[in-house]
Amino acid sequence: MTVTQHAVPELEETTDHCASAERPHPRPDGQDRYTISEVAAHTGLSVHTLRWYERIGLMPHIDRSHTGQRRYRNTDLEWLTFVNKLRLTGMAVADMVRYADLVRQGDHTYPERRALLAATRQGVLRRIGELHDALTVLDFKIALYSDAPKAQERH
Amino acid sequence: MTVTQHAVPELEETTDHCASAERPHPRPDGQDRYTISEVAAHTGLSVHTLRWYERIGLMPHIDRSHTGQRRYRNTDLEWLTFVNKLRLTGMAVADMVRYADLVRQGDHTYPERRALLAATRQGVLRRIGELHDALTVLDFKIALYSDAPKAQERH
DNA sequence: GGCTTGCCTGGAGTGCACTCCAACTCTTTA
DNA sequence: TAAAGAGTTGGAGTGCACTCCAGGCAAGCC
Repeated sequence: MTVTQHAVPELEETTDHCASAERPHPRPDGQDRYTISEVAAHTGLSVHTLRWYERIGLMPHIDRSHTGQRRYRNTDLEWLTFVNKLRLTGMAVADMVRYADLVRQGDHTYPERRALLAATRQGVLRRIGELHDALTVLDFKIALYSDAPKAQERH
Repeated sequence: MTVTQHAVPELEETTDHCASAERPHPRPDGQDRYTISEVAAHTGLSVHTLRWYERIGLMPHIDRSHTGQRRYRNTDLEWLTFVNKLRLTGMAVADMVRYADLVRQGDHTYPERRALLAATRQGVLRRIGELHDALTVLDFKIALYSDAPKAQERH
């Protein structure tokens, strides 16, 4: 449960200027120039986190508008979706940066990328095992508390 | 932490220096007076963490030797084993402290303990789902890197 | 022109879960 | 008797992954 949370997706500006940016969902290639807050709404990451990801090298180069504002593309959205999956696996951010580096370096890094993902996969399997294990204990305890509310036991 | 030691001079010295501290495994009740480093070896937690757990109220009262050193019992080992399981579920330490509190308060807290564990259980199930999800993506990517080492794709 | 909104930056701050430190006591071994 | 080794404490430090802040810029609206 330590996966962090952030804000609610809530409906932001249903009040005034309704015809404005009310679309966290992808647009077809060619019209895909999302502001940072659109991307935040779409990915569930905060704008802080998006900028931080860029700073630490977890993002490819992001286009800018003529005033210097970020304009994300569909490929950036896809990358972030994948990053989110990696995050869910519990992969350390440093490892994700390493992976992003490998992607930047080109196709000859396929084996190393594959190895990185395979190691992550192993970790996920181990974690699932641990969780199943913990689940058994939880079920046992819960049954104790449910079935014998007056029984004598310790914790 | 001003509880200090009282009573319980008992037979502690029988287990102190007889066998060198090379026994991370439980002994029968009655001879169960483990030093902190024995408990660390048994549980996989560091001695720092064991003392910290005590400070924050995650442990019941731990007996002391006549010189003020901790002497853990089998029940303490069992509790730590359970705590480790809760840790594996991803439960926050603050919640574990809350649970420990409920245990201290007595049997009338059964319903709340049960609720806490049930919520944790839900979290574990959700987490397992996420991990399975991530596994699918990982397998897809790994297959890409394995089967088509020269294929044209992005990340 | 003034106000609001959204975005920009580098750097500082936060919360969690440890992890370590200095200075001490006590016991055992050389 | 001296040194080593394991334990004690309160408090400070660490690493991670964000999260926020101050100060500023650009655009839209009344």
